[in-house]
Amino acid sequence: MHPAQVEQVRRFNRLVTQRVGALDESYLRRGRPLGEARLLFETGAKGADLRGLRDKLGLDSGYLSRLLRSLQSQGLIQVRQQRQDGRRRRVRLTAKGRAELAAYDELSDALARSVLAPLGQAERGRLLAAMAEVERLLEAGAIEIAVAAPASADARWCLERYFTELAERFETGFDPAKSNPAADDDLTPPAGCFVIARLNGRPIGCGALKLRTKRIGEVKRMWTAPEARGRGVARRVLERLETEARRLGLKTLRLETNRALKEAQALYRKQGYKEVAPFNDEPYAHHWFEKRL
Amino acid sequence: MHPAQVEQVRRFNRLVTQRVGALDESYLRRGRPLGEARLLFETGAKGADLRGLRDKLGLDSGYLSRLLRSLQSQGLIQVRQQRQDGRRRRVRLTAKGRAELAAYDELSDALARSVLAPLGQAERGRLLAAMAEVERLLEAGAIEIAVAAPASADARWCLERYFTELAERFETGFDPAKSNPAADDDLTPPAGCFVIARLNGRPIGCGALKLRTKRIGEVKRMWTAPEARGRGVARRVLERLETEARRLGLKTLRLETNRALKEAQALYRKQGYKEVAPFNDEPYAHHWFEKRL
DNA sequence: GCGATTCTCTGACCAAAGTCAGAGAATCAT
DNA sequence: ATGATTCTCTGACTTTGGTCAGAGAATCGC
Repeated sequence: MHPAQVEQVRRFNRLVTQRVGALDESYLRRGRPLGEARLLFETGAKGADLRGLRDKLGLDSGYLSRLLRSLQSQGLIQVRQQRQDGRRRRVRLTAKGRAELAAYDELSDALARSVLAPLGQAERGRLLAAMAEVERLLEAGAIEIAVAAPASADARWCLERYFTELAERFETGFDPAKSNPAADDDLTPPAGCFVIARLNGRPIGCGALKLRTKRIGEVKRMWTAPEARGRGVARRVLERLETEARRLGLKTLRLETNRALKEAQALYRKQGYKEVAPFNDEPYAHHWFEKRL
Repeated sequence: MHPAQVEQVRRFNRLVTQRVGALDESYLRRGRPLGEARLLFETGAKGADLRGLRDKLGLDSGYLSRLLRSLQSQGLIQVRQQRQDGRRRRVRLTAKGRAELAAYDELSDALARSVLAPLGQAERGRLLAAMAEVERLLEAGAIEIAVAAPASADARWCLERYFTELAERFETGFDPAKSNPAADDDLTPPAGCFVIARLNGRPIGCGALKLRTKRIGEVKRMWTAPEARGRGVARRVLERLETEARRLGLKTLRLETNRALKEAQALYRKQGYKEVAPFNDEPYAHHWFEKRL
């Protein structure tokens, strides 16, 4: 990683903690200790149960208890036993509490507006676009790639969306029955494997590996959810499949793809796959690729 | 301001305080109270005097004194009287203190690298570009526009760079002596005014207003430092000049510009200036504009 | 030289944030 | 039914961060 790149990230961190963080701490508390303000905010209009609040804010139970007592004595919240489980308790905002929350919301809005205020229309658009981009790419850090059973609910969900998308994008439509099959068993160790990418626990992409011989494997079912594209999900899934392939002792990976899937082809080429002559009769394929591991 | 824009800024603030801010607070302190860590960091390899530290970190003198005592007892710093002024004191890092500072530096680097690690080359480039853009545009909030004397050091500095740039960009070069003059007196109230844009106290742009008659003014000397472009500096300078013009009772503003200055022309048009027939014989001008206030 | 000012230090406070060890009530597992 | 577990509360305690009022030394303005 280039030092100048690291320096840019550090500069960004510095600026942003100064400009955003500092304001957050001083402006956004309305004369209340930060702990209470955060608690009020996290409780929200819908209320919450204590257990959830403790986990989310990482508070000691004793500390939370005292914070709640304080907010209660200010008339902002009510704490009540839950019906189903008498040990648990729920917090709910009173009318006064909701008014207070609305005030926080308004402050937060004002803060956001103050960022946009000195800018002209064009610059605002650029700032917002850049913020969205930073957001998307920072989120990539929270993406996890994991091996999963192809019969699991998450895998099914991915495959369903994958097939739906193929049907929409292929000129000829797509019928899984006519395509070369890849049964669950073929995608389960030791015959192969299935990999899922998750963002905050929700599946956003997948990929699979199927052994053809002891030395040759096939990559299949590569898919990224449209809302998660542009974050390198597919690349990371593919890299993970290659790692698994090496672990299984494979020497060569093959894959085929449809001409409608331009991004996929670009990815394969960038990752070192070379186009080769057709090695199977997959009816939906137009391009065949191969990579020596 | 559109609610969706405000929401985007708020989402960004939330994400960034979580991902950057939280790490900053927990990772980056090496088991030391935040106050001590900040102090160590601010002291830096070169050392600093107490007065400066208090101003920069906004600390109470008693509090600072105690923090220093603590760092001193850990063997990280030395505090010594200054020669010139016996009241003042300087802090310097010991060898151990410098090692500690280097460790902080390394941590900070590691943090930055962890942001880039999950990304591929192309995405890294996009993230860094977006970060730089956010940085530039957030900085716009710190830009201040102020009226100043055209003879002041800051004004002279701007004008010098302005003339140098004109000489480079005009096909014919530029000689101030051949251009229509605007003496200091003409740009000083009540005959006109001179406006400077500053970022963190350093001049980054300027503009001037010169009265032609009681109702007609001329905008002159519009310039933005190259390193500060794309943040709406010129627009804000121009808006300020228009405000001053209205205060002086002017009804019409005029300006002329050279064909090499494309961005300037785009700005004038966007701010409501209409191209008109030449109203003077400025030898370097190709376009003449006018706006009714 | 002298009073005003500047700079740092000390001691006495304070609030916020957080930790720890029980205790009491409710629920779960068997 | 009962012992283990879960959830919350209470009281005692600590650390961090910070304020305030003075005191003492050095320097400045004249």
